[in-house]
Amino acid sequence: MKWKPSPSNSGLSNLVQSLVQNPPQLPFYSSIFKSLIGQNCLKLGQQLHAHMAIRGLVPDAFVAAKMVAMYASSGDIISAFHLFRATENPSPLLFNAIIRALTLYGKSRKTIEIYSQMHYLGLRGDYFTFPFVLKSCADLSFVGFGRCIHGLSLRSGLEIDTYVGTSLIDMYVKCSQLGNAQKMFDELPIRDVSSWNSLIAGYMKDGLVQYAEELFRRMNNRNIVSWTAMISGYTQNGLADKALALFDQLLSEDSGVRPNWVTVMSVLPACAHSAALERGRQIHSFARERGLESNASVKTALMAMYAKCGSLADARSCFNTMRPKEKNLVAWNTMITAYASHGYGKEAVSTFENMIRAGVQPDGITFTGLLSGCSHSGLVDAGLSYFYSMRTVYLVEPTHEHYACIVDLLGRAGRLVEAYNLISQMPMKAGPSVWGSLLSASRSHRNLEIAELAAKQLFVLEPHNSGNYIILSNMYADAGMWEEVKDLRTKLKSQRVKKTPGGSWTEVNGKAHFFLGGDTSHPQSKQIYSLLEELPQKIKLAGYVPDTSFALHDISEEEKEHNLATHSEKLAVAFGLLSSSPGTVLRVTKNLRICGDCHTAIKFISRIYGREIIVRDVNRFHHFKDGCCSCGDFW
DNA sequence: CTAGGGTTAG
Repeated sequence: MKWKPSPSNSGLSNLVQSLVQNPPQLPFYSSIFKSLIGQNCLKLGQQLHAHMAIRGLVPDAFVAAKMVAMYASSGDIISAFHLFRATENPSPLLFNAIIRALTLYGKSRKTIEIYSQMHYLGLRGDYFTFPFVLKSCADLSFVGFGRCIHGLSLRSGLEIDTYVGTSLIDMYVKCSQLGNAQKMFDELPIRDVSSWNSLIAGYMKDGLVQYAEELFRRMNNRNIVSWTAMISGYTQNGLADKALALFDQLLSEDSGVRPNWVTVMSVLPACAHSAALERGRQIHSFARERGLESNASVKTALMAMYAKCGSLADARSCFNTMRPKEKNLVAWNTMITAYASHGYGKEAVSTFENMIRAGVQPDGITFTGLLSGCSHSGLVDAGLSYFYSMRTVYLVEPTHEHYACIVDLLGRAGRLVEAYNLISQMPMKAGPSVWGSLLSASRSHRNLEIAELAAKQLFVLEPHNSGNYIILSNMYADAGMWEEVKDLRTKLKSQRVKKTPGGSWTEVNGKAHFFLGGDTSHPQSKQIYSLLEELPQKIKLAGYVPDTSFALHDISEEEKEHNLATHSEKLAVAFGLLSSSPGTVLRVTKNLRICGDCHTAIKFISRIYGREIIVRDVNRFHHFKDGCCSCGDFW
C-alpha cells in the first residue's frame, strides 16, 4: 500500500519527498550537529552520526568540528577525541574545537600536546586557541610554554586581544610571576573586569593584600567575581574579620551585585577561622533563602565551618542531607576530618569504611584525617593497620604528614622507641611536625632521653619556636637538673625566641570576646576575676590540685599558681559562664595548645556548673562534660 | 573563549 500524504502534514511530506529526491549531504548534517551543540542530546547525535556512516559519508574537518563540540558538550569527550583523531586534514577550526573540549574536561596535558601538533602542522593559533592553551599552561605551571605562547601572540598581534591578554595575566598569576602579570596588565590597551579580577587574585595569592585592595578600590565595574576574589583573598591571608566585613558590605551596598554560591563558599572559612558559629549560622540561613544551599560544594563548606566552630552535630546533619551521588572525595574527607578533630575516632573509621563501600577512591587527605582520628582516640592497632594498607590496598603513597600522624599515634600510646625507629626509617627527612610529636609524647610519658633527641633536632629545624625550649626546660626542672635548665635559658635568650602570646575567645550573641593571659581590659573584668577567685576554693573542694608543671620554672610556686589562674582560656570560660544562660553549651577557642592545668580546671568547672564546654585549641577539640573530656586526657 | 571556590597533622 502506498503512503498518501494528508493535507494537514503536506509540509512534512514535501520535506520527506525532497529528502528522498535529494539525499542529505554533509552541509545538512553539519547544520543539525551545530544545532545540537549544548543541547545535551547525545543519543540524537549518535544516531545522526550512525546515519551518516551507513550512508557512507565521512565527516570532513568542518563537520567534524561541529561533531566534536556536540560530543564534548554532551559529556562524551572520548567520542569527541576519537572523531578528531579519525579526521584527515584537520583544520584550525577542528583543532580549536578539540582544544576547547579538552580544556573543558581539565585535560591540560592533552591540550598542550594537541596544540603542539597543531603548531607542528604549521597551523597558527588564534584568539580562539590561545586562551585555552594558556589556561592549560596555568593549571600545569608550564610557565616556559606559556611564555612561548606569549611570544607567538605578540607576533600575530593577538596580545592586545582582551581575552588573550587576560589569559596571559592569569597564566603569569598562576605561575607565580606577578611582575609579568602586572606588566601584561599595564600593556593591555582594553582591559575588562576579568583582567582586573585576575590581577587582584594574583596579589591576594602572594599575600600582597594592600595591592589587591588598591586595585579593588580603583576599578569602576566590580562584578561578583571581584567581590568574591577579595573575600576569599582575605580569608586565605587569615584576615577573617575583613572577609566578613566585606561580605556585609556586599549585602548592604546597592550595587546590583548578588552573592552566588562561590561567594558563600569563600566567606564560610572566615567563620571557621574565627570560630564564629553564630555568623556561620546566619550565612547558612542566607544561603538557604537564596537557594544556594542545595549546591554540594556549599554543603561541604558548611560542614567544615560547623566542625571548626565546634558543632559536630551540625556538620553531621549537613552531611546527612547530601544525596549519595553528591558525596564526593572532598565531602567524605571533610566528614572524616571533622570526626577526627573532635576525637571521634571510631566514627572517623566507620565513615572511611562507608566511603570505600560507596566506591570513592581515598587520597592522602583522607588518610591524614583517618590516622589522626585513630590517634586522638587511641586506636593504635587500627591506625597502624590503615597506615600499612594505604599504599598496598588503596595505592596512596604515605607522605610526611602521614608519618607525623603515626609518630603521634605511637607516642600517645607510650611506644616512644618504636616511634623513634619509625622516624629513622622514613623515606624523607623528618620535619618539625614529626619531631614535635615525639617531643610532646616524651613529655607526657616522662622520657627525658628521647625528649633530648627530639629537642636537639627541633632546635635546628625551628630555632625560634619557644615551645620546644619550654618543654625540655620543664622536663629538666622536674628531674632536678638545674644546670641544664640554666643552659637552656641562656640558649633561649641568645636565639631571640619569639613567644606567641596565648589568647582565647568566645562568641556571645554573635560577638567575639578576646582575652590574653592576665588580661584586664575587658569591661566585665571585675566580675570575671571575682568568679575566677572563687573558683579555686570551689574546685579544690572537688579535689583539684593545680599542676604547676605547665608554667615556666623560673618563678615561685605562688606566682606560678597565679599565672595559671589567669590563663586566657580560664578567663574566656569564666566570661562565658557569666554571660550565657545556664544549660547552654560554652564554646571557647584558643590560639595555642590548651594548658594541662586549664584542662583539669575546666573538667571540674563542667561538673560544678553542669555545663558542656567545648574548647578548640590549635590541634583539636575538647568536649568537657560531667568532669570528663572527650580527649581522655590525652592530646 | 578569560577572572572568584569547599577537605590535611601537631
